[in-house]
Amino acid sequence: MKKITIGEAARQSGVKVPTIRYYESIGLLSELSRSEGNQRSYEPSDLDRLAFIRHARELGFEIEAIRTLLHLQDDPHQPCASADAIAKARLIEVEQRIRSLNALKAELELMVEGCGHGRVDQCRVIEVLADHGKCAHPHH
Amino acid sequence: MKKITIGEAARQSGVKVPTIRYYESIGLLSELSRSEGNQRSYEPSDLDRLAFIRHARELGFEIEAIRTLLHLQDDPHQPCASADAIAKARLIEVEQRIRSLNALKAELELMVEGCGHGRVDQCRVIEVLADHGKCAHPHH
DNA sequence: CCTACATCCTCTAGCGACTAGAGGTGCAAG
DNA sequence: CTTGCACCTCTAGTCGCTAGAGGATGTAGG
Repeated sequence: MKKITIGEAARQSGVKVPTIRYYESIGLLSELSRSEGNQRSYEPSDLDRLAFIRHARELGFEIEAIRTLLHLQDDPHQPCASADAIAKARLIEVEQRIRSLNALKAELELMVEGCGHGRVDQCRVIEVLADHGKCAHPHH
Repeated sequence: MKKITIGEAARQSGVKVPTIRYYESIGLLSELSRSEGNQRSYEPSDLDRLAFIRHARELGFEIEAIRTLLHLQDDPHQPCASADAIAKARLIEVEQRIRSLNALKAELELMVEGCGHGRVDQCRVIEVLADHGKCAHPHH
C-alpha cells in the first residue's frame, strides 16, 4: 500500500487539491488516513474513487447523482436499475440541451452574418436582441 | 406614458419580479421612477429593456456581456464591432459546447445500451465511469 | 371608514460546485 | 538551522438568481 500526499493525488487524478478537500468535506470520499503530522494520505483505491468522480463530473452528473452512483459501486450486489435510471436521465438532459443549443447557434449565426460592421443603429445583433420577433425560430 | 407596477412589468416581460429587482440592483436598468408610496413604476422603454435582457439571457450571454450590449444600444452611433465580437465569442462557445455534448451523448448512449439491467457488478454504467479508458472517445 | 387581502418594499441568506485567500504547521534539502 | 514549498483549517467570494422574514402600500367590498 503506497500512500501519497494530496498534491500527488491531485496530479495523478486530475482533480485539484482544493476540490479533493471539498469532495471529502461533503462526504464523497470514504474516511481516509492521515499521517502523523495530520496530513491526508491517499492509497490507490482513493485514486480510483477520485477518477470515478472526475469522470462522472465531466459527463455532467450532479454531485448528488454521483453520491448515489458511488454507493452503488460500493455495494455491487444491488440491482443496477438506479444507475441505469440516472444515466438515462442524464442522457435525456444532454439531448435536450443539444437541441436547445442548436437553436441558439442558428440564431447567433444569423445575427453575426447580418452584422454589416457599421454602427450600432444598423447592427443586426442589437436589433435581434431587442426584438424577439426577429428571431428565425421563436421557440426559446 | 402609462406607468405600470413591477408585477405587471413581470407579466408583460416574462422576467420574474425578484429578478427585475435584482437587475436593477446590479445597475442593468437605468434609473426608474417611483410612486408616492415608494413603489417602482415602469414605462414602455423599461419593458423593452427587460425584453432585451431576457432575450440575451436566453441566448446564454453573461450579465457583463449584456451590460456592454445595453451600453451600445444606448449609444447607437458607436461602431458595432464590439457587439459583433461579443456575439461571435458566444457563437464559438455554443459551438464548442455542442461538440462536447455530442461526445457526452455518445458516451451515455453506450453506457445505457450496455447496461444489462442486472446487478451493479456487471453494470456498464458503473464500469465505464470507473474506467475512463473504456470510453469510446477518450477526449473529454 | 374599516377590514381583508394582494402586492409591494428592504434586507439577508441560500443554491451548486467550486475557487481564492488568510494565517499557520509540516517536512525535506542544503 | 534555515529556507521554502506543500500542507492544514477556516472564511468568504463567484454567478445569477431564488426564498423568506418582516413590514408598508394599495385596492375592493361591506
